[in-house]
Amino acid sequence: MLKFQNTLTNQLEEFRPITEGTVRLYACGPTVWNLAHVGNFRTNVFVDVLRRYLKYKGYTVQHVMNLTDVDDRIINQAAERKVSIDEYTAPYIEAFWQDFDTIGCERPEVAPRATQHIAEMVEIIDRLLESGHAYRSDGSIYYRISSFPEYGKLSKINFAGNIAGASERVDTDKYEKEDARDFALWKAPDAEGEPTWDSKIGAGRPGWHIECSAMSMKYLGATFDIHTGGVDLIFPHHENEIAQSEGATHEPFVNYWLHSEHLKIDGETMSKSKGNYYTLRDLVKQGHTPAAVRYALLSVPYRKQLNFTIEGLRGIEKTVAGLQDFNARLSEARTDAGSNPEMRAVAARALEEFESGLDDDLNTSVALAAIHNLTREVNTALNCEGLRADDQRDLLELLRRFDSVLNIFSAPQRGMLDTEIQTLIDERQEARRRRDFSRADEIRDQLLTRGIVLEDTRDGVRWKHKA
RNA sequence: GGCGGCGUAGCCAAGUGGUAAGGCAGAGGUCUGCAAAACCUUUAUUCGUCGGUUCGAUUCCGACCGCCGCCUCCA
Repeated sequence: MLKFQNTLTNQLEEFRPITEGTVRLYACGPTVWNLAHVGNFRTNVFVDVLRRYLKYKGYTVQHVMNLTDVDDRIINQAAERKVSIDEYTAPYIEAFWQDFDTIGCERPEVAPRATQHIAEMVEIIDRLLESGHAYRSDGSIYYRISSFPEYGKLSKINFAGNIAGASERVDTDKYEKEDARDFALWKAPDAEGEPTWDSKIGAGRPGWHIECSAMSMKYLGATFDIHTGGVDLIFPHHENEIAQSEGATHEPFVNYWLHSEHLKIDGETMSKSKGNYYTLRDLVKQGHTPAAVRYALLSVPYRKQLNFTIEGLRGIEKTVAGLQDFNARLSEARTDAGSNPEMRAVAARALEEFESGLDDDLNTSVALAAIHNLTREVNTALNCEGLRADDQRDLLELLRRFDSVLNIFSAPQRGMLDTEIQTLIDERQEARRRRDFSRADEIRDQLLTRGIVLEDTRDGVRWKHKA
């Protein structure tokens, strides 16, 4: 039974979708003004494991992830370079999807962009104006928080006592608002040359929060099942989404709010100024495999802070290589017909632990431990020929099922020409038959310098790239 | 000032009212022509500190120490 820790209630709740068999999922995506960093990909990998596990459980998943392409930074950068928003964001969008694929995430069913949903945003703002949840001031439109008593229910923010210590940061806004807490739904055009959209509510551009209300409800309906994002988005972004959406529809917006915790880098917050800011591309350039980065990001449950270190990543590189080797070893093993009841029990236990781990609010640590325990026991069986053909088939199928969720077993592409390697391996085997070990070692060393590691097994020689 | 999270072996870490998953690193061993891989054994009498509740706490409660985050656009 799948359970989630819901941010809204702070309770572990059994998951029940609105429509049986279908899950409607909205994920807050990136602002496309920059290369996404590993922290961003922690959230992406978390959502990927979530959507894959929902599919594993038999649900049809309708997954929407927005790309924020209206933002002060984007507008300023585009203006500075004298290009349109689309021209400015296109390379970042392209890079984002490349990275998204690289780290093994399945693309969402719909990836809407803010600039293409202005009309939907205007529609909601118009309704909020009519119902008194919004008001005009100086050509801008603001959300009237006093009109929504439930404001704060997600972030549990308490306005009564919290402004004092942060007062110097509050309300430097140049516009007139009724209340310092109110936030912009629609911003009046200010500097000349800034992009504006004409609409029935006037000329201007949308505030940040309205896009997610508009796009999520357009594709998923007024009420949908799951909304995800990083913890930093709880306030104000998601709080404001609730106010906007529920204010406009008078229906509950989201049933389950799931937020992933941030990363630490070497025990510290990641930031550009500290210089501990990695993009996925940085890490791949340094020689780390995307599978290892993915493993690192999902190795700790999503609601826990995760300390990301290069040294740790090196260790994980070996862990992942071990899993991939195991996968290869299992598929290549020669087995006799029949089955071994002990292996069946081992497989059943691994499946049980894997699922009960993930059912418990996606505890990926437990799921991984189940896989490690399985590989150890199966490796033992392979060492002493305790594995039969039926077990082999069933275990390979089990690994495929596990990997349909975690996606860490598939080995990277092999670079060097296989035939070239195979020729050298054959020559070395011939030398070994002649007991010409110096020649055999020479070939092994030669391959090693080219990054190829050999393993002599009972069934022949296996090779792989050096980790 | 308000809200929240964390502190478990050398490192990364899961977890639970009943006596500590998993990974990396280390040591010894089996196997091997030698390796590699795999496997076995070993590495926390103990879970930040001090109290309390309990037959029993790492797990619940309180205090304290240390670290981290959010409080207007940062995943």
